[in-house]
Amino acid sequence: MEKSYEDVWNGQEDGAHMARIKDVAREAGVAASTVSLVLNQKGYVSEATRQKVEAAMKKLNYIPSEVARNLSLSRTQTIGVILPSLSHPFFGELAEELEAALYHLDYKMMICCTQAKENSERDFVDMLRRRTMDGIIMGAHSLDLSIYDGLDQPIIAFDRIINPRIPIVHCDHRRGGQLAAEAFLRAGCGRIADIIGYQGVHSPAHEYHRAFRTIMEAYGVEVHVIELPWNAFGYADFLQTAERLFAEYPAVDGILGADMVVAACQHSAVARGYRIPEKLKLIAYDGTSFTCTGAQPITAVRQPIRQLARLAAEKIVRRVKGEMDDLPCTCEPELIERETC
Amino acid sequence: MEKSYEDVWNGQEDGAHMARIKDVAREAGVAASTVSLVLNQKGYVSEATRQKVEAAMKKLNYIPSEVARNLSLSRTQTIGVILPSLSHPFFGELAEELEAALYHLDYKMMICCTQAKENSERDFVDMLRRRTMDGIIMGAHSLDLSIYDGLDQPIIAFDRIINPRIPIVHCDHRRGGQLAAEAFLRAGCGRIADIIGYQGVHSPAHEYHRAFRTIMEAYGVEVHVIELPWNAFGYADFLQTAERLFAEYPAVDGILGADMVVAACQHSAVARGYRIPEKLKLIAYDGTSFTCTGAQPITAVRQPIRQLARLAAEKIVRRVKGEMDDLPCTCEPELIERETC
DNA sequence: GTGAAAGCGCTAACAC
DNA sequence: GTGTTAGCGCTTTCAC
Repeated sequence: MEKSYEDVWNGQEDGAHMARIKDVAREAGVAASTVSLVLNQKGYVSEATRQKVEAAMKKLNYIPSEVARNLSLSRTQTIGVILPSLSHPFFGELAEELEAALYHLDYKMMICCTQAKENSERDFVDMLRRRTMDGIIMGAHSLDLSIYDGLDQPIIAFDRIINPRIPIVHCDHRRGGQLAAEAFLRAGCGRIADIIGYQGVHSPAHEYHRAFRTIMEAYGVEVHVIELPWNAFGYADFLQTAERLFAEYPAVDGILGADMVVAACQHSAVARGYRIPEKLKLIAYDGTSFTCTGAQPITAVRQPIRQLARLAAEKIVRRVKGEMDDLPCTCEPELIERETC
Repeated sequence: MEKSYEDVWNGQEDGAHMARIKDVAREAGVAASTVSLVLNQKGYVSEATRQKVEAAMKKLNYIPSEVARNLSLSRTQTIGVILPSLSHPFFGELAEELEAALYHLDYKMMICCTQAKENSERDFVDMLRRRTMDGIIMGAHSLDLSIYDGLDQPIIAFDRIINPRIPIVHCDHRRGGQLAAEAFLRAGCGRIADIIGYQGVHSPAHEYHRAFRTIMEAYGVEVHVIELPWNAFGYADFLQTAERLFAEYPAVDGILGADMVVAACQHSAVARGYRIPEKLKLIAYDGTSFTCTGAQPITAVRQPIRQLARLAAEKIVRRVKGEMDDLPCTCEPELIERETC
């Protein structure tokens, strides 16, 4: 359809200005405020005028401007989401679930990926100050948290510690560490490598390693710790780490770490002739689709991404609306037994 | 920092209203329009007044409202992006690159995932009508394209045929098909399975299969075609397809298809005892990170996602600005030889 | 029930 | 150079 009959009939050519609320009002022979009422289904409007207004709206092909409405209501119905990347499966899944959750709450999602873009996070937080969005869900791995100081707008952190005023939505990582520990213990592992994220990033996620090690050490199991560099998300980085691990610690019989590192270790291990799960057990933490997609699906502690996303969305929206937020901050992880432990 | 010294000093408590442009004007003893000028670095403002204005802005902790500015300029500086999902690696990577490209063009990205959300696409396109965003990049697998009829706002399609008025950014798929064909031919394959997407979705991507088959048939190679159901993106769906493939066509010695299906075939094949690449060759089309992350990295025809994203971003922005768009519509794919062919 | 008018916070002509 | 004025397109009190 090139151009609708009505558009042409009404002179809605490309250049012609779009109908505004006052055009509709004039056409229907009423005041703009009345049109607003029927538009928003508020107040009382007689059936007769409603009909007239609706006819006028249809005739002029009227579509209200969201921007004007937002200015008037001083809000935008959009939530900003700050994540390190989208290509990483964890953040991809998370972003998808956040978008869905926000959509159902009648909010739009604006995305900012911080990785590989200098200053983008600062710019984005500035947009919050400029009231381009109503609130932020922050889940990036920033080292400089000062940009969040003195912010009055609603903000919640996803698995990150930003400052004491900002609530954190996260999975019960202590329980996650416990699940992993119990699984390795059941499997009889005695020499474990624990691959941890960069410790300069403040995240509740570090807890699962702590909980894990506490338990393992209580059972007299040796745990060798390896720290990843900051913002290492590339598979190549992980392969290097894997190589380093096997070189330093060839007697390892169990590995715990995030999905992709563990997958890289699986790859390296097979190449070096380790038999999995007979001689080497693997548990991936996070449990994104990534772990069930290879030749040998990886046993994982799964973070309940959907629930976490819903919780975060619900929480930020409540805060934006000024409603009471008595929602919990955590969700429970789950052990998914597959072929590597 | 709980609250900045200045905030407190200026009474910028939570309840206190934020400074507006006229507050700054009053404080500086000038007109609002002058403040606007220094804000936007436009026109000529004497050094003295500039200083006064800047001091006033700092003192009142003034942050301009983006919404008011947008209403005034009737634009939003945001582009909507419609994709089936974000958890799929192709779309995750694409979204990430789009966001980066738009960021550098000074635009924000609003995301809509259509999969698993009835009507969300219609709602989203409606937002374009409501001028919530300035333009759209559409890359979803919709069957009902009528919602794009009669749209006057800028829109460009990503690897999708929507209607004749909407330009399409896509990879040169014919060339992609040719690259795959040549690789299989060099490897001496004679019985190929070609796994194609659902044909009800109109996409230039179908071209690579056509080009591929044309060449293969010219060389007398048998090609067995398998069609995927609509919106099959889950790995489980792909595993089923793989099983079906080997059951129906056990003599296969080469498989072509999108990344995840081919990965699923790899998995199935290994389980069934096919030796790759000796007895069975695999080529994945798309070449996302997914293909280089398993135990045996998959040879792939890679779509240049970053370039495609930059092109799409640049194109939509030019259209939004009313600039001439003489940019090309296509990018070249590349064969990445790895371990499966 | 409906309309007039003020306001949301900024930009842009056009005077001076 | 700077101020005045009139929008941008909607919502919302408050009379009538």
